[in-house]
Parts: sequence; structure tokens; C-alpha cells
Amino acid sequence: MDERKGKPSPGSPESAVPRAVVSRLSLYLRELQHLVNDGNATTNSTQLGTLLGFTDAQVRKDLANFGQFGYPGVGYRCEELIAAIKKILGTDRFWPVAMVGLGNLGRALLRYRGFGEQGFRIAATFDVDAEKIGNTVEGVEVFPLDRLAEVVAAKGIRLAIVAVPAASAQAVADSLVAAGVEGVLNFAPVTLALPERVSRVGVDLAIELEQLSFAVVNRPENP
Amino acid sequence: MDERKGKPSPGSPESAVPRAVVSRLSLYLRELQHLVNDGNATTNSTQLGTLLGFTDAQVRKDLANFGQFGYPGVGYRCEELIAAIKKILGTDRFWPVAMVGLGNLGRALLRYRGFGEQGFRIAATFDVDAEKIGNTVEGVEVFPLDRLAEVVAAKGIRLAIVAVPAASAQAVADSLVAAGVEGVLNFAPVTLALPERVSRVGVDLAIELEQLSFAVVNRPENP
DNA sequence: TAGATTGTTAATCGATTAACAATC
DNA sequence: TAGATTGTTAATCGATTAACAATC
Repeated sequence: MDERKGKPSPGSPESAVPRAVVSRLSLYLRELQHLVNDGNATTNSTQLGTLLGFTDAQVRKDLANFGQFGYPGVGYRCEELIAAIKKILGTDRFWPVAMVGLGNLGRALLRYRGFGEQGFRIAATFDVDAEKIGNTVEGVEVFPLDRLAEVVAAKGIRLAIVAVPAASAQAVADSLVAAGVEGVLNFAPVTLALPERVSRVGVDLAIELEQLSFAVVNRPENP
Repeated sequence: MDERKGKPSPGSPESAVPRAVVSRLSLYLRELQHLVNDGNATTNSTQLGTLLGFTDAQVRKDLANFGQFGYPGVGYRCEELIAAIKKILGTDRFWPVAMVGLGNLGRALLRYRGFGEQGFRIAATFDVDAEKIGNTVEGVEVFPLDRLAEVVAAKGIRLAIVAVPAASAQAVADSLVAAGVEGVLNFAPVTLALPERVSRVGVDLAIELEQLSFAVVNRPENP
């Protein structure tokens, strides 16, 4: 496989790729995977842009942040670009993930197949409910919260999902940080205060619907 | 209640409030609700900004898109600002929502209490599984997909949640559009093609984890 | 009044788009 | 070669921040 040219290594001085770019990178990856499934060997910035609603210039510019992946006159080889983006995103390996909270949402996420397809595996779950502790859900063991640090260390876990009620989310997050977790995906409807060295992504399901209702109510022709 | 000054009505010519602003508006609302729960009657742009990691100027600027809600020298009255933001977001009313797909995720979302707290109620669910159709889940009736248009009209549904497998998401979305739905919250890992008049919000759970793994791998000091 | 904080204008910063020489 | 498409530079556009007069 032909190694293409790279950029100033991302862990260096002025890296700082905008958040929005990284988020589009994931969309490119998803689209490329669909294209491969549909039997396409190559694509180009215009096609990718059209599929996602971006300009072709934006697609090229985004990728240019990380190196040179295309072939002038040809476009991008799908498999090759997939591999490159996975490497950039860090999903060219498997990530064991901790799941805290086994309510409805936690259990649903535990069963979600999409994580595995993209390089994540829920390696341990944690709950406070004595009924659940010690059991196995979907083949994954349920631990008490006070074994967090121990299990995180033993399993090499660096990422965690928080799916507990709002009232306990900050306390859980504090424990995760203390246990050495480096990134938290939070589904509780609160803004978690985390040290700067810990990455944070929040998904608030009600807020997503609010964005829709805003859009519907404020539709250009819709007083 | 003291009616404060408004802006060029949002359904007018040059409105076009940036998407990012609306998303922060939801965060302000959430934070204000927490502040009220903690017994605060007023807040100010510095406090809101600090809680959410924004500058005070940004908080004021965002709100200024929609009118004048503050009191110089005082700040913002929480309850009043909450009411104002809800009105802007359109959640000063109740939205009946359709839920399509009753797999793990669909059922978990059906049980999620956060929707109700913010003005949404899942009023009908749809699935293809004959086993499920006709039943009631969490007090909500399960209909076959071919009754979409009928039920959507009968219940005055304008928003829908798609929680079906990727392979069927576009077909479901097409049916929703045909049924007259105006906004779609999509959990399937595909980019839905929708007519411009229909609003679209996508949540891809694996992508959220990818954003975390990128952040962890590309941490300034972390080669 | 003095102190605090708003809404808004101007200045800065960053991101998107357009254009095009270089390349296959 | 002619045609297509990249990577990149320059131009445009939009969003964030700083600063401050107006207000309570």
C-alpha cells in the first residue's frame, strides 16, 4: 500500500484542528463505508460533498488538514481513505469502553451494534443497583461503582459512557476522572465539569428535539 | 409579566439565526433550569458563560439575536428567560412525536423521561414486527408503518424519531415525509436525503465515540 | 450615588468558498 | 493529449471577542 504524504504531526505545536472538521471527518468515513458497500472503488470531493451537503472545496480542505490522500484527475480510493481517516480518528484499533448506568438507555447502548462496527467494545459496565451487580448483561460483567479504578486499570479502559440520571452524573464523572479515564461521552442532561485533560462529548436527547422544534417553528415561511 | 422588547420577527426576511446559536440556546435553557432548581432567581451572562465554558459576550450576543431579555445592572431573571427561550425554541407547547422502530434504542427512548420534561410526548410508535403491532408499549400504541399518514394526521404529529436499522432508514424517512412530518430526528447511521422543507437532526452514537477517540489520541501532549 | 451588567458597535479571528496551477 | 480532479492560495464570509455608552 502506497504511503501518502503527511502533515505536521498532529501531536505537535500548532496542530489544533477545529472541532467541526473532526466531526465532518466521521461523516466522510461513514459515507465512504457506504460507498464501498455499494461497490465503489473510488470517489471524489464532489460526490462526497453532494452526499453530505457540503461543497467540494470543503471536503478537500478538511482532508488537507491531515495530509494528501487524493489523486489528481482520479479522486480518492475509498478503502485507502477509509484507512487514513480511521487512523486519524484513532479507530484503527479497538477501544474498550466503560459503561456507567444500566437503566433503559444504558442497556440499549450496550446492545447497540454500531459501536463494534466502528472499533469500540463495551468492556465493563457499572451500576449502583445491588440486583444487577455481579450479573452479566449482553455478555458484559456488571461491577459496583467502587471497583471503577480497579477494572478500568485492569482492562485498559480510556473511554467511558455516562448513562445515569442527571443528579448523579457529576459524581460519576468525578469517579471516572479519578479512575484515570481520558474521555467521557455523557448522556445525562447536565454540563459536566471535567479537568481540561479529559475530553468530553455530550448528547442531550431532548435538546436534539428542541433543535427540530425550533427549525419547524421558525421555518422561513411559517409564522 | 413584563413583555420585553423583540427583534425582527424570526419568520421574516433576513432572520437566519446560525445553527450554533440555537444549539447554545438549548444549553442556556438547561442551565437556567438547574439554576432555578438550586433556588436562584437571577443570573447573568458571566455566570451562564462560566457554567457552560463560553464568554460572557457570547451569551449576551446569542440572546440579542432574539430580543432584549436582561436588566442592566441586574442580569437575567431566570424564570423569565426560561419562558422566553422556550418560546423561541417552540417548546412553550407540547409536541406529539412519532417514534419509528421499536428495537432496543426505540424502546429505551420511549421510556426516556427527559423528553416529557422538555415539552415532547411520544404519541404513537411504528414498527414492522407483526408481534409488536397492536400492542401498547409504555402506554403508547404500536401501529404498522402503513398507517403512518393516517395516525400522523389524526394526532397532529409534526416531528418524528427514526430508530430503525440503517438499511431501512431512508425508506422510513420517505414515508414520514409523505405523511407530512416536518422534522426528523435520525439515529440511524446514514445521511438522510430529505426535501428542504423538512428539518433533520442526526445523532450517530458511534460518531460521538469517534470524536472522543480523536481527542484522546490527538491530545496536545500525546503522540 | 457608585457599582454592576446589559445590549450593541467595532475589531479580531477563524472558517468557508472560489479559483487555479499542478498532476495524473 | 485532453479531461478530470486534486491540493492550496487568496478572497469572502461569518462568528466570536473586546470595549463601552446606556441603564438600572
